[in-house]
Amino acid sequence: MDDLRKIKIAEVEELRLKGYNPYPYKFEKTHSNREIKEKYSKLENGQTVEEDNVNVAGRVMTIRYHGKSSFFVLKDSEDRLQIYINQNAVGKERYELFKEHIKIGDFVGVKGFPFKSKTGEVTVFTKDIEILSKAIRPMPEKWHGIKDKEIIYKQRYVDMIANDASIKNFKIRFEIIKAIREFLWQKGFVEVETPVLHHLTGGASARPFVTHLNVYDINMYLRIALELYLKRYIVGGFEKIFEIGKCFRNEGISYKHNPEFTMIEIYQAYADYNDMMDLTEEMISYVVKKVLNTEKIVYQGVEIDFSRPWKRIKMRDFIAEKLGVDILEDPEEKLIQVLEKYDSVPEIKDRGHLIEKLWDLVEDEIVQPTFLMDYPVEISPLAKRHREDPRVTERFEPIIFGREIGNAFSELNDPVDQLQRFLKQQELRNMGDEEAQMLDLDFVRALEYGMPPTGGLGIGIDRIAMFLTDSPSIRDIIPFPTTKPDEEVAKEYEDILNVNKT
RNA sequence: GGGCCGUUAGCUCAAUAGGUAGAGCAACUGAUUCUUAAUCAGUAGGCUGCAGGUUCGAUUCCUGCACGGCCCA
Repeated sequence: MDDLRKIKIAEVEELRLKGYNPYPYKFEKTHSNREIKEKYSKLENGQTVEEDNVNVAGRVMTIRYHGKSSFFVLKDSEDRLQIYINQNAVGKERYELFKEHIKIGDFVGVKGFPFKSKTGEVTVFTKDIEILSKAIRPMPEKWHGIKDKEIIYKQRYVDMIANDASIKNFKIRFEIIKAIREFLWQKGFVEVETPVLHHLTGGASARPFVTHLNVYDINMYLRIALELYLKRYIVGGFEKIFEIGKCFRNEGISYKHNPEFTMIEIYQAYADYNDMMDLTEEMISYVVKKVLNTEKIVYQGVEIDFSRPWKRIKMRDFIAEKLGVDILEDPEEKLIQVLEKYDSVPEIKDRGHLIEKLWDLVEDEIVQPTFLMDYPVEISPLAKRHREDPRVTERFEPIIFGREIGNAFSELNDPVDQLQRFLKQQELRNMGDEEAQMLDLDFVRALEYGMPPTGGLGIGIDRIAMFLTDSPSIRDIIPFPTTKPDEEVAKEYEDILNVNKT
């Protein structure tokens, strides 16, 4: 155990002996820091409002001592507020308490009245002060904050204490989710829930996490997508539904990928993928405007304009334009030739995988919000065949800054075709493609009871949050990203753990 | 999985053609009743990520490992 902690723990005991509770139960907070700042912003410099009693509370961030008077700064969930305290006003006993035992990092409650300092800062004049919680760890550096990524990700609470920008990013994230809910509720969608534990995974191409259900002694998977259960709702009679929830993919971690991430999926009966394109651009531009009060953002130095309408282009046309190859008509040998030039021939060389690789070569060239339409049937096992060309499906992905932010189709509701598609996926699995989808016979059976024509849409919430916060890494907008376990923390408590053993 | 970079005080960072580690903030002791990165004087704080190697001597050079970051698959 480290010395500073020992001293602080001793101080906590000392406070108790002196009759103060270092961890009291409650404080009657009447105003947030922001409310104080807004309400009293128009005071003249030096003007006081002694008749207004305000109770504020928060964490002490800095203290500026001046002998028998001091200024300090309280941080609450919204803002920072300056507090003034002097011995004449609070009495010697309270001022001694402040000077000796209220330190940076502690939570305090202040009762007083507002005034504006000579230099023009809205400040609360302390009439009474109490400790609300003693911190026994040193706070990070007050000016530079925390820069060590390991601390930032593994001890996010420290990052949030020190770096106001992190809190701001998380607030934007949660406002995005709130705006999506608002939008969909206004449109008459019902928010539903589906299981996280699945007997089979489906709805996406990804490796799942495996877990064990003791009571049935069976392995189960954490969901990789919401899709197949949401469609069961549509079979059952729901017409407009959505779910926002965590999905889990047991794959690499990168600036774009976290093993658990947040998806929204939306299903609308009697709609097709054209309707879903309209819904997507309407919803996303609504959210961007609601959260940032503009439709144009700058992401990593590039301006992105979310205003409607978004561009709509066919995958076949786009790849033909960029690579001079027709993904539907040209023989597979020609596709391979092109891929060889870029040294990215896939292991499994069927047309679907070849096309996917070709697309990977050019996706960076789409920057502004664009719907890339009509994916080949081989790589779209849950999408309905195109009404004009059965080699492709009525599927699109919204692309922004070269990244897929979602996936949508006219949902496949022909149970016989669906079973065939699943069997194709089985073949791929047998060929070693661990990401191919599992055969979900109960889902086929559900479709056999009849699912109305349906448009479906999934969007990665994390990716949207990255754009709206200008974050280069997904870890910057996931409050507690997946990390390796923190071995250091056990070392910090080694003494105590060893003492308890003996 | 491969390549490159990093790891020094609680935090943010210095340093050395190999010669026993410094600053600011935080902490501690004083001074200071309108400051705001307050100021001034002083004190304390380090197995330089871990384990080996080379050397009279390693924080510095070499190897391996751990953790992190960036790029690639």
